[in-house]
Amino acid sequence: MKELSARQRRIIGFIGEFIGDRDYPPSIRQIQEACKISSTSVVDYNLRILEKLGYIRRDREVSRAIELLQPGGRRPRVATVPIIGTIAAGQPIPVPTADTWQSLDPDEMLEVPPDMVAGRENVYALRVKGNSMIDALVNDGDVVVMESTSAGQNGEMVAAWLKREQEATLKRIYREGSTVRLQPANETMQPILTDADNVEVQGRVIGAIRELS
Amino acid sequence: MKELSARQRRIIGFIGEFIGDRDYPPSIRQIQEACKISSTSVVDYNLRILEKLGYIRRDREVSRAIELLQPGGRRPRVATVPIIGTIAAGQPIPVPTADTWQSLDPDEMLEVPPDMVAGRENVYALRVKGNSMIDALVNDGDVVVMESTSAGQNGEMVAAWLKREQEATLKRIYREGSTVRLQPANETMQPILTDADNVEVQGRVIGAIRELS
DNA sequence: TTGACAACCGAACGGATGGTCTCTAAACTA
DNA sequence: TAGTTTAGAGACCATCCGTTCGGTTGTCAA
Repeated sequence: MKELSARQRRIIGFIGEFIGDRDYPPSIRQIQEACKISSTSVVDYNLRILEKLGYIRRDREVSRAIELLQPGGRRPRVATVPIIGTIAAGQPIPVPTADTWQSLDPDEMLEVPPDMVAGRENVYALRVKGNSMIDALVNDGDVVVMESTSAGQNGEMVAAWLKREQEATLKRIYREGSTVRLQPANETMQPILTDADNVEVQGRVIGAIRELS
Repeated sequence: MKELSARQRRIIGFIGEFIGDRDYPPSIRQIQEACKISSTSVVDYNLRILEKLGYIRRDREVSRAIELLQPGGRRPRVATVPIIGTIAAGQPIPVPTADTWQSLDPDEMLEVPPDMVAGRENVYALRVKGNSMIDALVNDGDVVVMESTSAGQNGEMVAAWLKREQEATLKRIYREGSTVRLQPANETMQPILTDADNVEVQGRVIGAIRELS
């Protein structure tokens, strides 16, 4: 695949910026002016190249008919996930119900990178309280994104409830016969070994997001 | 608030459908044809009403300059930041240039929660390599979102380059006279004390995102 | 009956816009 | 060295497109 010239990168950048700003694509002459090109024919020339390379799609003879494509094919969709509660060490992990699912108070919604959600369903988020989960590399105020499941494959990061200890924790899970090994993300720290009956998997962790002021 | 006429509802529906399909707004004549209106002036007449009622926004004298507004006011905005490189312990931290800024290879773009970016400019992202930054609660494969700055207020999490040690690190920064204290996010770990000349702040960390398979 | 008004229609104006043609100049190639 | 390709410049044109203007129809109240 050929490289893009500086001018072509500039054009794509401007189109994206323009659409982001005004919600409709720029005309050829607006591109010309913004990118300091002296002629519309040069813009047309470069747009043809960009179209051939799959960066944009054009409808001929139609004004402003420039569509910005993600060469991967995917349109940048927003994935919005509800934050249905908090997760803390000594507190049961909230599981999503039809009820919590419906309450979409916009303050409690979180937009996450779309590929984090991918094709999954039943994705929700929990805000982390306290710093008891520092061995999972999440701290007070972070948000963990979860997929609802009670299974949990070996090696996956899960939210688990330890019945005897009455404690919630985020660990990688490994089933070893009748016992379960819960391995912290920070590999310098020690795993927990307990029997399978004591562990209730409440969901699979598919991501974490930290926002600093 | 007045009710919309059937024709106006039809127009709005068509505009939405058109944009969803082609990613740019229709012209007045396309609306006319699709909604079986006999004159462009009628379309203009109705668009003016829709604009006054706040359903759309138009730029005058510009073709296809129709922006569909969500009557609620909130637009589900996506904030997209470029991943311009990697950050690792023994490797200089990439700083954004006009060049890296323009190259928006979509494979290297990341969508983040919009309020993370807020009003900031010059926001970029770095992929973390290696597990040397575990004391900042970020691990191999995580992505840190940065704001370009060379200042860094007391208490802020920054990406710093230690000149003597030739080492990159993520820490909270505290200036104490002529020395600088770099405090790990994990408060159980020890801070680094060094003199101010040895520290080069490369950017402010405004967020971190972890995606697990 | 009259007037006001909203909705609509048809045509035309003029600027905006995309496409194309010709010409240059530099880089590359045989 | 001559031919080819790539990138760009400037001018021109047919069409696209938003706007405007004059006119029509239907409704409703005075």
